Amino acid sequence: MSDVLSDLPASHSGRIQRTALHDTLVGRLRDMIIEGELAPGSRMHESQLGEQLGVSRTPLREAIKYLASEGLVELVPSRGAVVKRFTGKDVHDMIIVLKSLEELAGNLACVTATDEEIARVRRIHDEMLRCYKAKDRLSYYKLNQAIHTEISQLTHNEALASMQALLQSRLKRIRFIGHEGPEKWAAAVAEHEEMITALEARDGRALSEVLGRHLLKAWERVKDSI
Amino acid sequence: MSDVLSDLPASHSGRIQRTALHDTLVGRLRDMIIEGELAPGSRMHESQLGEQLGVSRTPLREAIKYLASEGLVELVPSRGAVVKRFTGKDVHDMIIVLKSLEELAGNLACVTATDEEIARVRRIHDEMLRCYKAKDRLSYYKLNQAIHTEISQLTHNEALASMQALLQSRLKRIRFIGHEGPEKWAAAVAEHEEMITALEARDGRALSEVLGRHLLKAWERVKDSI
DNA sequence: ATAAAAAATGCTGCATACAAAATGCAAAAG
DNA sequence: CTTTTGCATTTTGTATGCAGCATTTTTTAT
Repeated sequence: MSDVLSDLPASHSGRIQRTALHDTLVGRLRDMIIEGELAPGSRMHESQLGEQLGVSRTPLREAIKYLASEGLVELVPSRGAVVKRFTGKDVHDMIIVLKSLEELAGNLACVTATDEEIARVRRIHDEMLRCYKAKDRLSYYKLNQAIHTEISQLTHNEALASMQALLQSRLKRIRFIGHEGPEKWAAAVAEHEEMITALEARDGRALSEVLGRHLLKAWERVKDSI
Repeated sequence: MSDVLSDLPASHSGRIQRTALHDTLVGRLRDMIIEGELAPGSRMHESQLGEQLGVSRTPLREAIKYLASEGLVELVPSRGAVVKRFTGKDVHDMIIVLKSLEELAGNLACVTATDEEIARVRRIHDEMLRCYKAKDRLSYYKLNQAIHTEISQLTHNEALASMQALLQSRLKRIRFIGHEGPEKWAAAVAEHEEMITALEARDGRALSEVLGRHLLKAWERVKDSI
C-alpha cells in the first residue's frame, strides 16, 4: 500500500505517461536534500552530481533551476548552486505561514470535502495509528505528512494545496528531527485523533484550531535543535 | 523615482553583481506572460523564442523550468511548455489564499515594522494618490502592487513575503482588468487610505480586515470577466 | 471518396563541445 | 615571512548536434 505515500503533485492529467527524466531528477534531488545526503550550504557540483545520477549536465541543470524556484537551492552567479541553509528564524517563519495555510485548509476542507475523501483520510489515519503502535517511525512520519497533504487537497483549492506542499517539503528536513520522547509522540498522535474527529464531524473551527496547535507544538519541539 | 516600483525579490545579498542571463530571461519571460504577449494556452517554441530573445535553447529551457516551478508555465512531456491557463475557479482559489496571507501579513506587520519602514509605505501611498488624481492608471496600478508587496515585507518573514509575491505575480494579468468604473476606483483608493491609517496606528486587526476586504472586492470586480 | 496506414516533417529531450569565469597554487616582490 | 601577481586547472555558462517522439501529410486500399 505504498501508493498512499506517493505525494506527487498528482497533476490530475488523465494521461498515463510516466514521469519524464526531468520529474525524476527533481524528485531525486529533492529527496537528497531532504534526507541530508546533500548538506545545507554545500555546493552542487554539476559534473560530479551528473555522473553520480547517470545523467549529463543539461537535464541536471534544468532540475536545479526548478528546485531553485522552489526555494530549496540557491543560485550563485558563476559559482553554481548551493543547498539552501535555513536559520531557526527561517523555519519559524515558514511554520507561521504553514500554520495560516493549514488553518485555512481545515476550515475549507470541512465544507468542500466529499464523504469518500474523508473516509480516505480516515483510512490513512488508521494506518498511521498502526505504525505508531508498531513504533515504525519512518512509516508513521510519512503517513503523518500524507494526512496533512490530504487535508489541504480536500479543499479542492489547487493554489492552497500546492503552497502547503511546498512549505511542508521545505520543512521535511526539520520535522525529521521531532518526536524525541514517547510522551510527545503520544501527544502528537492525540492531536491527530482530534483532527480526524473534527474532520468527520465537519467541524471546521475545531479542525483549524487543532491543525494550528499541532504546528506550534512542532515548532516547540524543534526550535532548540536548530 | 521608478526604483520604488522595483518589486524584485531584493534577495538581500550584499553582493553588487548584476543579474545573470538566467535572471534576465526569467524576468523577461514572466513579463511576456503577464502582459499577454505570450497568450495562455500557447506553446512556447524553444528555437523560435530563443531566436526572438537572442539566446540559444539551453538557457531558455532553464528559465522555462524555473517558471514552471513558479506555476506560470506547464510542462507537457515530449511536447514542451505551454503558458498556463487559469480558470475563474483558479483565480478565485488564488485570491482566497492571497487573502489569508495578506491578512496574516497585516497582523504581523503592525508588530514587526520599524517606523522608517512605515514611513516608506506612506511615501509610496502618497505617490499613488498623486497618480490617482492624475488618472495615471498604469503608475497607480504599479504603486498599488508595490504597497501590497511592501506590507508583506514589513513582516520580515521571507517565506510569507515570497509567497505573497508569487501569488500576486500570478494574478497580475487578472488585476490589470479591474477598476472599470471611477466609483469603484475611488472605493479602492478609500480602502488604501484605511490601510495606511491602520498601519500607522499599528492596528493589526484593522489592517488585516481591510486587506482581506480589498481582495474580496477585487474578486467581485473581475469574476465575471474571466 | 473515405479511411487506414505509412512516410515525412518539426519539435523536444539529452548529450557533447566550446567559451568564459573562478579557484588554487606557485613564484616573486616587499 | 607575508603579500601579491600570474598561470594552470577546474567549474560554470552557452551553443550546437543528434536521436526519438508527435503530428501532419501523403499514399494506398477498400
